[in-house]
Amino acid sequence: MLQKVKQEERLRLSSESLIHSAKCMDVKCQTSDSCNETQACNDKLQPENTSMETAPSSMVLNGSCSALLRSAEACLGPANEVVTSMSSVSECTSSKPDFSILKGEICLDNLSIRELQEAFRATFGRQTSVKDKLWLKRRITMGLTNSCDVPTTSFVIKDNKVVHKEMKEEPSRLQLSQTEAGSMSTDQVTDATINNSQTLPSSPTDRTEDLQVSGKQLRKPFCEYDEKNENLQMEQFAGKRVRKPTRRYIEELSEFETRECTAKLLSSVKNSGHCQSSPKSRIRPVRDIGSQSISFSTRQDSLGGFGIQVPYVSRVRRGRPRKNFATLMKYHPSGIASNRVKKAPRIPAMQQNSEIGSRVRKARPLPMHTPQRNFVDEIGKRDAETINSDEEQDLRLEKFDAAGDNTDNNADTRPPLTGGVRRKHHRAWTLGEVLKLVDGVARYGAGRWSEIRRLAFASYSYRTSVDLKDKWRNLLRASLAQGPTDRGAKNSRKHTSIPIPAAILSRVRELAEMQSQTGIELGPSKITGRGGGIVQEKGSGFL
DNA sequence: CTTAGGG
DNA sequence: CCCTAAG
Repeated sequence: MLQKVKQEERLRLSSESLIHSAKCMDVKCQTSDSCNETQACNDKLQPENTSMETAPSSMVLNGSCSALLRSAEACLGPANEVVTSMSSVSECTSSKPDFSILKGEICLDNLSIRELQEAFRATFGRQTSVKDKLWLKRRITMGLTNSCDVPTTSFVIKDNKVVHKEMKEEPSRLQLSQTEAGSMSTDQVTDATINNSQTLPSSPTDRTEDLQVSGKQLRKPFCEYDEKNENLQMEQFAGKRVRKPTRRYIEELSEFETRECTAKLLSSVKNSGHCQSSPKSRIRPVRDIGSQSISFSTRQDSLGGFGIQVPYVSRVRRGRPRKNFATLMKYHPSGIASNRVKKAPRIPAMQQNSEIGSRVRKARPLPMHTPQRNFVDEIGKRDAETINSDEEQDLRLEKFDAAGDNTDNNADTRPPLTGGVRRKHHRAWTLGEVLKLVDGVARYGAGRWSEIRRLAFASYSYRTSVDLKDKWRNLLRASLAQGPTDRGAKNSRKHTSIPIPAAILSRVRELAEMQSQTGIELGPSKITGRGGGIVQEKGSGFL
């Protein structure tokens, strides 16, 4: 299984350029009416793309609405052959024999295994001996659509997207999506595509309707539909959480325009700053303001935009809005910044610091021509001081704790206080902390990080639950890596950090095993005595 | 806000 | 550590 996956991954990578080129052109075509850009893009891609790439180009280039629809119809036929598109486009010498099968729209359903294999080879430039029809179909589709979201049911590849067969029966919808695509910008298009292929299969009513329609009109009724449907559902529910492509991923698909945004971002940021004095923001804790105001800023940006159609998504700040926002507030004397600093006891101060750090980090790549730069520096200094005192407090605490807890070398983990390109304090985990963490996991079970944090890490104001989780993951990794064989008490690498005693690692491993194996699930409320007692497990169903 | 996971 | 989708 694993092998398979890996192989798939490799294949996917190998076809990267192909996909990319296709996508690029696809996008361009949809965004702009003029094909100049498309052509340019195409030209640019030509050198690096030789044989295989020709097909997708044709697919895209012939992407007029009607053509697509027509070819869509054609696919309904019993044809065991794939429909070759209208091929009104022959500029690209797209007559590679292998790819006749991949042109225009593709109905993999009707292909024999051999044909699928051929298609596979055409797509990935590799031979395959896989006989699994479904696998082939999905692989090819994934390759062509650059998406892992390929349903197990019937689908059709059109224009580099996965389209449900049934959907073709619904011209209105198709057209709608087409027109939308026309007016949408890159990110949105991508997004829509993804959603399309994702939400569609999971919507039962939709599918049923479609089925009815297609049942009448398709020559070959879907006898196996029920099975397929079940499979699909199985697929949906199987595994862990399913994540759709992150926003970042989507953003990265459209690297262009980022530049243009930069300047605007800065200016828009100012605007958002002015909204700060709203009563709400005063009352509410800083954290909450963030999300609101960020949407503010982006929206303002789009309203006051300079006419450059920048996709909404790509404008959204990458980081947590809160941080950015809080940081920005400081640029405005009228802001709450000063208040907050005063009021804030200790923890908030730290948060602030971290915010600074991250802000600096994020902002760095941006051109800082604006007068804001000065502010940045000032703030940087001021905060450096804050950090300093703050860290000393924590350090003391830490030492104390660690000392009481066990032998702890507790190297001064503070990085040199250089002008803060630093993000959150990087605090190396002390042995004491690790112990506490392990302990907490033993008590409350892995996964209940917030609880562990509250109860076992009460004295550490830093170390969020996420931190705990991360650390646990690392510990686990380490313990596993060190190997079940007990050797290697010293760790293999001459790490700069504290070598984690094998004892702890083995304990981690133990815990991990217990947690993953035993199905014991106790009431979430009670805390049983730890140590020799029964250890609470998290629901094993997760793993 | 919490968790889980990928980066 | 960070980031962010799912809950």
